[in-house]
Amino acid sequence: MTDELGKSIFERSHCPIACALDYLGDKWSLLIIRDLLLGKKRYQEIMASPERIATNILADRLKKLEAAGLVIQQAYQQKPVRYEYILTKKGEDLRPVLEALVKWGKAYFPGTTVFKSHE
Amino acid sequence: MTDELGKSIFERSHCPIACALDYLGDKWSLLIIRDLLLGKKRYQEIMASPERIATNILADRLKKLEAAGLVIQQAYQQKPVRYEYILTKKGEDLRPVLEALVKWGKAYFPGTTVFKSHE
DNA sequence: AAAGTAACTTGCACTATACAAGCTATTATT
DNA sequence: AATAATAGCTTGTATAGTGCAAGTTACTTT
Repeated sequence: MTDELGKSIFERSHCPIACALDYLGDKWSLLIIRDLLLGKKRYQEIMASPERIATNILADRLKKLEAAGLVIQQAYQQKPVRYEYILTKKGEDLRPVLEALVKWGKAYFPGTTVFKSHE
Repeated sequence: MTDELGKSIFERSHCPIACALDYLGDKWSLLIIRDLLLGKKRYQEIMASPERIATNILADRLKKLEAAGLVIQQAYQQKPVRYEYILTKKGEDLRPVLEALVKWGKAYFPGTTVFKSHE
């Protein structure tokens, strides 16, 4: 099975977990998805999260998440053009994964709390 | 809040997802957990998985997972001493996270399948 | 005695991440 | 009119993580 560019979409194996981790297996991607699920939309809103993501990493991850079809860019103004980042259904559908992670994290890191959705 | 060595257990923030990703946010840790959940126990069994993890990475991750309290080593023979790796409850409790990831992966990478539990 | 096996470790090249600074186009302030 | 501020980046450099190959130790099997 190949994508439109002819390269296999099964980068490491035919396991759904391995394929998912090819896109999400790092310290930042799922935190960005978390922010977007919580209602954040703009670059500076994500930058303001307490984990202090470096700006080059955020720009890189947004590009990769867009290429992976989890996120789309939407201009909210021209002159100068500025973008909001919106989850696609594919991205939204990660909500149960994040919820399971939250449950586990709260059980084993007592004292942690999820931020409230901000709108 | 600090652990027994006095360093904060909240490495990046007080978010349960961020804390979880400090331990699991890479391309390999969750795949090792997957193997152990499927019933694999020994170094070579994990090495035999189709993703072809490099041996130095596997050794490193098993050490880190043990340090994080997700896995324990158990000798299954002496002379020479050989170990099996067993999930703790903390590790077992990641099952719902993996199940959610499998569901997502199967939906968006059609053609993927999870390996059967091998015992 | 030689080869094989399990569980690693070591060395080196390559890639990813972190931190700091700089850039571009525009709006707001003095 | 000049200066500062803001959003959304890019670039450069240093450190950390990953991948591949080979080597090590302590046995067991042929």
